[in-house]
Amino acid sequence: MALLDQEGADRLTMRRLAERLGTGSTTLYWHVKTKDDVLDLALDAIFGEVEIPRTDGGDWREDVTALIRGWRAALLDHPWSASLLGRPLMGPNVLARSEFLHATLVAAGFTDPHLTAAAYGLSNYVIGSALMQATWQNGDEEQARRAAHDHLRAHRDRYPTLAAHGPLIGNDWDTTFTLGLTYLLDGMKTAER
Amino acid sequence: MALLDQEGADRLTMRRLAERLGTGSTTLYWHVKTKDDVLDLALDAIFGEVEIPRTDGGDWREDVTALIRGWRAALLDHPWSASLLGRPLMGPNVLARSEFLHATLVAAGFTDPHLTAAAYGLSNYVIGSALMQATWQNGDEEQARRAAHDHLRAHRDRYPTLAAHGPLIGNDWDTTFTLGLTYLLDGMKTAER
DNA sequence: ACCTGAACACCGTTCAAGT
DNA sequence: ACCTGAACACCGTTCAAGT
Repeated sequence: MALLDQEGADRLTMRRLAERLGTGSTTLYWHVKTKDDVLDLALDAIFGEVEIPRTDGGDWREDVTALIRGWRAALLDHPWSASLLGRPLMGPNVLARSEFLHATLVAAGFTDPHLTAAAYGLSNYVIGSALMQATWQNGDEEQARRAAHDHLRAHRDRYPTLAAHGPLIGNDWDTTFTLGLTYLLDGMKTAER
Repeated sequence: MALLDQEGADRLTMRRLAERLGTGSTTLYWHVKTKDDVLDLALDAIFGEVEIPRTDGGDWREDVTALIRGWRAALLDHPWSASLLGRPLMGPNVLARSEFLHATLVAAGFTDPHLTAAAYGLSNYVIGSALMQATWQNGDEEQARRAAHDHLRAHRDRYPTLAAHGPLIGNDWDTTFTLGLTYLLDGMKTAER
């Protein structure tokens, strides 16, 4: 995790990881099967940082919101996670939080197909959002953002709306995320039992 | 694209690509700056397959739905795209469709911050959904899905809700996606001018 | 039970040299 | 303007051998 946080996913190498641990790279293969296993472990560790709301049997919407916000915060705290989200999330930490999400929705009266749609909708939204923000917000991408900005302005004839109201320009990621989550939850209300 | 479609992102190599084109790998660097450029070009090409709705000035919701569905279909047609979505999408095809999305929302009366939130919300949702589905649905992941299924059943004490109603089990991806999109659009109605 | 070194089969990319 | 070959600095992973 330290290596990933400091240098990003590209620079995580079995050799570099081993060096940081004071061994040879081949030693790692006694403890781990492949590099993918290392990435799966690191990714699941992120979700361990997400606090599971202590539900007082109260508002399901409040509980779900807290979980999803924590989920997002954890992903953004470790931006390298964005490039790894395209793999099955099956670690104990992910599953525990996924269980909470499903249980909360069930308790709120959701039944299939709305149960599945709500759970997936929330997960997909938070993953997509974290992916998008991590892509554009992070350090080395500062220049990419500026270049994108300039590119839109330069071709404002082709992309008038994007150049004018376009994203990336004065985007407040937090309120954008919150509003989108509100839409989703408002829309789900209809499906609530 | 042919190479990616047939063998996936992992197996796209400058050497293998060159072989397919009947040249040496180093020749490619005359036409392209880095491998990342190749991936960016391939990814943008996907979006070129998405038809931009011919808006008759009618229902914005209908137009947006058509675009997002096309977006999703294109991504799922090329599942290797899932692992590449964590990079800036700035090709002409993406931008043209993004411009349409924003313009449609503006015409519908959306203003900031709702305009940005709606556009991002829709994009993030479709990207997250395609990522999730491609992760679980695809060929070689058949066994991963079965293993995940078995794992949940085996630990049904820890994950009772997931084991019972859990995803991956009898999930109809299309209706799950459609329902989630409905929630989002319903929720956005409030923000409409 | 755990660690090591040598080795294999690859990578992306550069660069001088060719036509 | 475009292509080639040799070369550099890496990769993930295996496996016999050590302690």
